Amino acid sequence: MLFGRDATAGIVAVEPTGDDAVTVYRRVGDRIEAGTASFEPFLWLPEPVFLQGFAGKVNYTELRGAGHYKCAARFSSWRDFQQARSFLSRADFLAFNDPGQQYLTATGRTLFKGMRFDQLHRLQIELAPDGTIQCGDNRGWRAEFDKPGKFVEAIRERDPDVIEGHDIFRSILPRIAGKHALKLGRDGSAMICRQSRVQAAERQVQYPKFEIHGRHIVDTFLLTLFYDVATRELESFDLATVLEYFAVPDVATLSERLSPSYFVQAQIFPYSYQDVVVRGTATKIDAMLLREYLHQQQAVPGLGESRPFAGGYTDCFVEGIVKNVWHCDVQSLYPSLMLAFDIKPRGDELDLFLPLLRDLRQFRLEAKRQREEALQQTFKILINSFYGYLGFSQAHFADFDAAERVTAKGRETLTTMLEWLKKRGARVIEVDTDGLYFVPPPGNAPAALERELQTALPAGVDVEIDGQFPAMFSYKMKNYALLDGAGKLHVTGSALRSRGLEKFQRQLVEEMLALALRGEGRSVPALYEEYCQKIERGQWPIEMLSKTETLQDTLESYRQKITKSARNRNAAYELALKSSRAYQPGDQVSYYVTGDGKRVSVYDNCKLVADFDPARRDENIEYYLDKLRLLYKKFAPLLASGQTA
DNA sequence: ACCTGTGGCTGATCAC
DNA sequence: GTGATCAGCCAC
Repeated sequence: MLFGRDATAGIVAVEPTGDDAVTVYRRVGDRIEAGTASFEPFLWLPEPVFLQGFAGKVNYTELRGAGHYKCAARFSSWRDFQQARSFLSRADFLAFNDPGQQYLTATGRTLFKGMRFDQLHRLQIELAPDGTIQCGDNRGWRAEFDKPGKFVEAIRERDPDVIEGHDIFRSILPRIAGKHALKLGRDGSAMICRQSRVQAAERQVQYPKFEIHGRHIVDTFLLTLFYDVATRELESFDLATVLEYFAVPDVATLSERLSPSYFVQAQIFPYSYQDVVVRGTATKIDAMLLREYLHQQQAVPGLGESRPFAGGYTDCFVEGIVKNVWHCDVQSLYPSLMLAFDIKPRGDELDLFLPLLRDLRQFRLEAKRQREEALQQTFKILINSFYGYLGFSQAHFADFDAAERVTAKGRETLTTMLEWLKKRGARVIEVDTDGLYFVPPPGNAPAALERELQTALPAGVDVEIDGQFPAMFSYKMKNYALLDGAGKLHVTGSALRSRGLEKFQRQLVEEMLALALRGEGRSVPALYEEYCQKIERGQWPIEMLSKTETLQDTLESYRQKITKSARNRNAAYELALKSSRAYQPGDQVSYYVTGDGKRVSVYDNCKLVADFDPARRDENIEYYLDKLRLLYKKFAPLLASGQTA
């Protein structure tokens, strides 16, 4: 079920051809074989009667069970399918827009079966500052072009499965293509383009989605964005910064680092490789479940009413510096609770959800044992997405009551742990969702404490004491710093290490924390003095003072909201509006504050970092000094040695 | 046409 | 000066 229901190997692309067929491209060694297969587009309906009066030919399959969509309707051409959709108009039905996804869903086929990642033919494009197109592929070929014409010829000649580049959608392809229709398709067709959007946590990025018949386009900028959701370590997403961060020489190796998990996902889900990258995990799980329900001819539930529900338990009991801190957590809390307490979606009549989750855990252990990193990582992502899926309003098997039961059990588990540790004489510092930090009671060995705490918890909910720290600075919920046994400092939380803070603030916080946790808190005032002087004397590079913000809204929507007083003015948007560049959601704006006096309104006293002139510095020294003062006032009292509030 | 969830902290702005 | 609100970022 996980990998579909058809073992056909080596499919690298599926594309609609004509009105009633698809071309299936298969890789056989170095060659590509193109075969035509007939294709019947389909959609789901509550009852066949919904299409009564529709002129085209329809084949109905009745689906078993109580689910809302009790009927699959198949059509003999894409045109009929489209007409059926117009016929149905606002009526209640469920359909995939993409013919490729329909074909993969209906046949149970997926891409790349039996292939290794290195067997994909991947070609990278970079654009030199002078506009030269630099290409290379994983077969050892390299070339440069100064015009699109020769470039197109070369791509067709090389015939790659995948075209990769950093910011290839927003930057490279628009610049190469200009107004030309580049005929890059495996069938000689032109590349097409439409506006699209991706979401990476709170960040939305608009991009022109290019599509090439028979090939996939993969953007390492987007891969980096998705990677950063978990780590949040990247300073910016431009190629130079990203290559340095991953310590790789070029886009090809960057892609080798970030792509393999998506390659595995393309073997699992009924999506093209290109789409598997940009779709969210819950959407992909939904597509997988729908595929299996169709295969077993089982009716599918409709979308339910969404509602808010309570999440994890978070608390903070101690502020300040604490010595000798242990961390204890429940491994895979939510998946464990779903399995231990049989929490599953109500509509899942085939009972796929929990057995699949159970298998995935087993598969992951096996993949780990075999050191199959991409596989292991993919299973981990999937396992962790099952809970989120329950609360996803667009999921057909969503169940908010079930999601609520999971989090309620989670809160209960953490409360049990908290009470147990307190009773045992531990001093609990902070709790967040699946784990807690505490000062152990005297004379306890971690292994023994872990074993005893385990006895207070239900079977299948496994605790682990997975960290011991000489010192911790606890600030507020989700905000703390740890000094580990090797002397390394770990800073967590937006109040302490947000990229929304100017670099001088982040750096001072980090340096103060390092001093305080290493028992050198008395040097903190001198450090502060040093920072004051550097600002007063204009000695920082402007990058230390500037702020970088990501535009979430379009400029148009920002302008409208301002007109309607629906939001406040903001420096980054004001600068973007003034600039000649066409800023889009997802773009970053770096700026610094100018003017006189500490209480200037930032949105009309700001300049782009790009417009800063080091020979005529104009940063607002009073403003930055005041920020520094407030930061010091906020943290210094909490960092005084011996402070354990 | 696109979309995994909730909880929490902070800075900037604005009304009072 | 204070509190409310919004947006942005982060933890899990």
